[in-house]
Amino acid sequence: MLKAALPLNRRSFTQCTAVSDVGHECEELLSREVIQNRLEEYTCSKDLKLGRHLHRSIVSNGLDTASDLGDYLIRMFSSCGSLPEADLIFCKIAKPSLYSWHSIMSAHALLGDGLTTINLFHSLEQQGLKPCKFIFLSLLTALRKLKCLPEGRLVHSQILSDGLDSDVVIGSTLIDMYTKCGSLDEARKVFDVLPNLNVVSWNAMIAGFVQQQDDTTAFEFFSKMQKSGIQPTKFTFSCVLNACINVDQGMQIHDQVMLSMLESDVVVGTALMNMYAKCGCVAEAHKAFDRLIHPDLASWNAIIAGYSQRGYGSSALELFRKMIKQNIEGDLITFSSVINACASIGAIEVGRLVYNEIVAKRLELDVVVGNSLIDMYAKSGYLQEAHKILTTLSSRDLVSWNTLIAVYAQHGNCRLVQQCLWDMIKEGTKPDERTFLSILAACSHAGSVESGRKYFVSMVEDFGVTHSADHFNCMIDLLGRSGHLKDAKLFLGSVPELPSSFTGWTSLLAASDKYRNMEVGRQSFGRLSVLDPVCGSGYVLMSNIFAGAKVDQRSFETAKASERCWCFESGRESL
DNA sequence: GTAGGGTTAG
Repeated sequence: MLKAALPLNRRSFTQCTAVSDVGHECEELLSREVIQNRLEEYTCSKDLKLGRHLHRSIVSNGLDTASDLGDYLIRMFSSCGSLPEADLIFCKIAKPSLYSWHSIMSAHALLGDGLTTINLFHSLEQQGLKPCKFIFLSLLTALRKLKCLPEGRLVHSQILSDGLDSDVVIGSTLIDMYTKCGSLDEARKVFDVLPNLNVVSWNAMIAGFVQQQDDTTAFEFFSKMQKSGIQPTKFTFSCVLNACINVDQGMQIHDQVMLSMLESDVVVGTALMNMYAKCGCVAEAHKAFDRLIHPDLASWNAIIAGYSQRGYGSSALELFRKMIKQNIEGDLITFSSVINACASIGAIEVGRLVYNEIVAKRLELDVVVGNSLIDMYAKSGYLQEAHKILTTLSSRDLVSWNTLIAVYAQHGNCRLVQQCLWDMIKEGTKPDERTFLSILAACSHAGSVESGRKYFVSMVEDFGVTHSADHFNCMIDLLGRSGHLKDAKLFLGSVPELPSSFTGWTSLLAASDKYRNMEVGRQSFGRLSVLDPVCGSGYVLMSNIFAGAKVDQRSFETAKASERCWCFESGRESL
């Protein structure tokens, strides 16, 4: 924990001070005001080199122990991203003012993990200092980062007892803290009693609803805000664009963005790209990207991901090459999308190059990039390499296991599927509906009827995973393929009437063809004809069954007509 | 004080 430094001897500098005039060739006398102005300048320009130079001069003149210059130095180092140097300054300040405490707490809340901010708050109180509004703001920022809801509530009660709760900045920060900690109800309570709402309070609330995927309420608040006479800002737009559920809604927001002249703002523009890509309008997303004057890494990542996710792997790689040509370095987010694109188009060599780049840059492989690599290797048939990635990952998750299990299932390797299932359970990862879909598919491909039945029961009883229509269809496929046609039909009877039961009846018809079972075949064909009267594959399969039974085309036509009558008569009967 | 970018099936 940081401690305030003991009082040090320091020169008085009430008037003029000899300090090297950084950025200028000669050394001259600089007033305290000029030093402060220079430090502010470097804070804004984030010029660490010039800032350090000026700091050395301040130290050599023994001025770094004064609270006022120290505050400027802390802010400068914090703005330049150097937390250790900001810490050193704070430790050297003889008598830190509340403003000094705020500066260092804020630096830790923004750059650090937030824990030091909390520790600093306790030190401040232990020294008998009364926290002001700004101290609380830094503290709330740290608690938001750490998602410490109970501590956040304690700070809220302290704010209430200090009578600071009606302050709109404190109120907005409390709303933000509560939403980020997942308590939308408490955020709403703060919002409802704030005497003066401003656009930040509304934005914090809207962002909370978007984060909780309550798009309807997010739009309701967006509308209420405008009705109350408050104009949306770039923050508002970047939030609500995330809540758009269709392109019409997205285009309406886009119109408002244009009217507000915010189309070329890098964050709003990226949110627009993301919205269009999500709605399937990749060309529009690309137009939004082209409108950005200075796209940053997040913008590049959004457009690459947009193409990659919509199945345009080649375009995604093309943009990635363009980005490299412009000397923009990718990060793990870029790499995960690029690897995903490689997997979709089978560009395994490009994927390998990207992986080598990650290793060369000594970036620690995170779970998302790891999962993309597992998927790429698995899809390209390099199962051992896929497995190796999984074992080398420092943290694996459900997606890692599901990706590998799915590919083993596709290859019908029940032994490895089962091994993975045990390993994931041993690690404490609970299998989900996708895991069991792969497991049942593996059993189906391997013809392991009894294992399939066992897993079908176990998934609900032992793991609490609910059966979906896909699981039923998988069982029907498994039973049908192995000749258990009656059991397959029983399963079909228990499938809720979902469009996907079409898949089940097709599986059963295919199984009837395989096992030359005219009776079940006719029933399946009848049911399929009700679900889709022009189903081509149904006619082909039924035709095969008749052909196998040496029934000529004429008999088939007759049978087809009789099936239709039968369907109308018994369509609602349970088969 | 508030905002944008990444991974699993068929």
